[in-house]
Amino acid sequence: MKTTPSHATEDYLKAIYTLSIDGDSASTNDLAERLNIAPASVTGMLQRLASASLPLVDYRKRQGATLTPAGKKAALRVIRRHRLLETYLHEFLGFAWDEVHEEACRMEHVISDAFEERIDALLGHPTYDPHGDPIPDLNLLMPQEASTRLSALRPPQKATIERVDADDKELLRYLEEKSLVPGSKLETRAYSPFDGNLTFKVNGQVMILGPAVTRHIYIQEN
Amino acid sequence: MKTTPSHATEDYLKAIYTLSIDGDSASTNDLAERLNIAPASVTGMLQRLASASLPLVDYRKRQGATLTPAGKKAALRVIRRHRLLETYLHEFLGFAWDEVHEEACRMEHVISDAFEERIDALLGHPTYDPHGDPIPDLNLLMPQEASTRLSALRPPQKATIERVDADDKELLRYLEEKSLVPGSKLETRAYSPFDGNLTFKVNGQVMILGPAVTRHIYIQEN
DNA sequence: ACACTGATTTAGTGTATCCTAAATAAGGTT
DNA sequence: AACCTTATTTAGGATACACTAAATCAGTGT
Ligand SMILES: [Mn+2]
Ligand SMILES: [Mn+2]
Ligand SMILES: [Mn+2]
Ligand SMILES: [Mn+2]
Repeated sequence: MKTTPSHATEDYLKAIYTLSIDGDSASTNDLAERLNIAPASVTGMLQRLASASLPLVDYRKRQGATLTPAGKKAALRVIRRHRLLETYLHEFLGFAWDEVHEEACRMEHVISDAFEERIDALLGHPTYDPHGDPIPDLNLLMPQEASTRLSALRPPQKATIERVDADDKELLRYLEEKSLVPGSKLETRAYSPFDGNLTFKVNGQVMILGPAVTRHIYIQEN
Repeated sequence: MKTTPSHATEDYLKAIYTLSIDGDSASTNDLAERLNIAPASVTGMLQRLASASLPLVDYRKRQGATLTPAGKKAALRVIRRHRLLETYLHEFLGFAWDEVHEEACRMEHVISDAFEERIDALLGHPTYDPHGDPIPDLNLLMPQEASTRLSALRPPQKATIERVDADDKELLRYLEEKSLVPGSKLETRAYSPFDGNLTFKVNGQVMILGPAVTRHIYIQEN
């Protein structure tokens, strides 16, 4: 009886997953914004998803949505495909790291298990995508995500960039140009209060950046 | 205002293209069978396609459908993507030639121009897909297709296999195992009337095969 | 208790595709 | 000319998603 979730459903699942990762449920409005869909439409979709024979979503009126175990599994499957695809597009097809998301977001709904396995093998079973987001393994076990933002770092702490969380392509290109990519090591030099500007050295370069930028960079202290 | 054709539309266009390649129009029933959709649904879809603001399909009641110039262009774009994908899946991802069709038929609707260009370049701008079907070039110019069937060959003619036309995966595997693939050279030895069995040598092997098989193999005499 | 605000849901629609059952048209047959 | 048979269209529905406008709810401050 198990029908494959539709493209739309899979995108909802991914969104609910990331928005409810902190424990509480994903709100209608947040989902609407994330998915670029009117809030009213989201309500309708959540109701439909929650009342399916084998519900993927747990929805309580005005409380938002969370994933059922089956929904979480389905979400992780899509996220795995998405991140593997991003990595593949980047490593094997020469897509820039600001270009991979859209392509992956379309392809993730149509590739077969065989395709997924092939690129996974070709890539050597990667653990992170180009943005540093962890890739769930075959058993859908999701590695821990870095959760400390560069904006929270204070001199004289040192850290390694683990992941970058940005949809904005301009921002992604900007960060890449400044070597603010996963793996780069940095040393903080100064912090200015009120504007939150952080002075730090990366790759031999010293730069001063505000929280509008540093907020999107997640690091591992070292 | 040009909206991208939907997945369904693209599949209709492909089907109409191949069914009307001989000059006359694609009938409702043939389309229904090809697309695995009820005839009544096909009628509805054709009516919709034909009455769009910029119609891709020319439809006359009870006469079947043909493509408008815009429709033909759109069809060729999809066919190009399909065949490039098949070739890519086969050459770079190790898919067998009986596995590539389904995957390509899903992916063809979602890949970007950039993706198409990348795999085209990586493959060295191939002219034929794994089944020997010609790949339209960037200007959507479709090379001539081989149109003589092996079943029409008579001893002592010699020929080279150009393309194989089969949906059946079993048949495809069978043909591959017998080296009946594009590029193979063969020499006819005998023909038996009534059952149409053809005796010929391929790859050092002599075999006798009936028209149920040889009908699907297209050759170039030499 | 009561009004204000922002979040969310309801109501009412629209589009794209598909389906089944019931006409109907076209062509050849008797 | 009336009759089959087969191809095709019409009628009537269903499902999945999305939208706008109009409620309604919840939390806050008064
Ligand atoms: Mn997606
Ligand atoms: Mn990513
Ligand atoms: Mn297709
Ligand atoms: Mn092919």
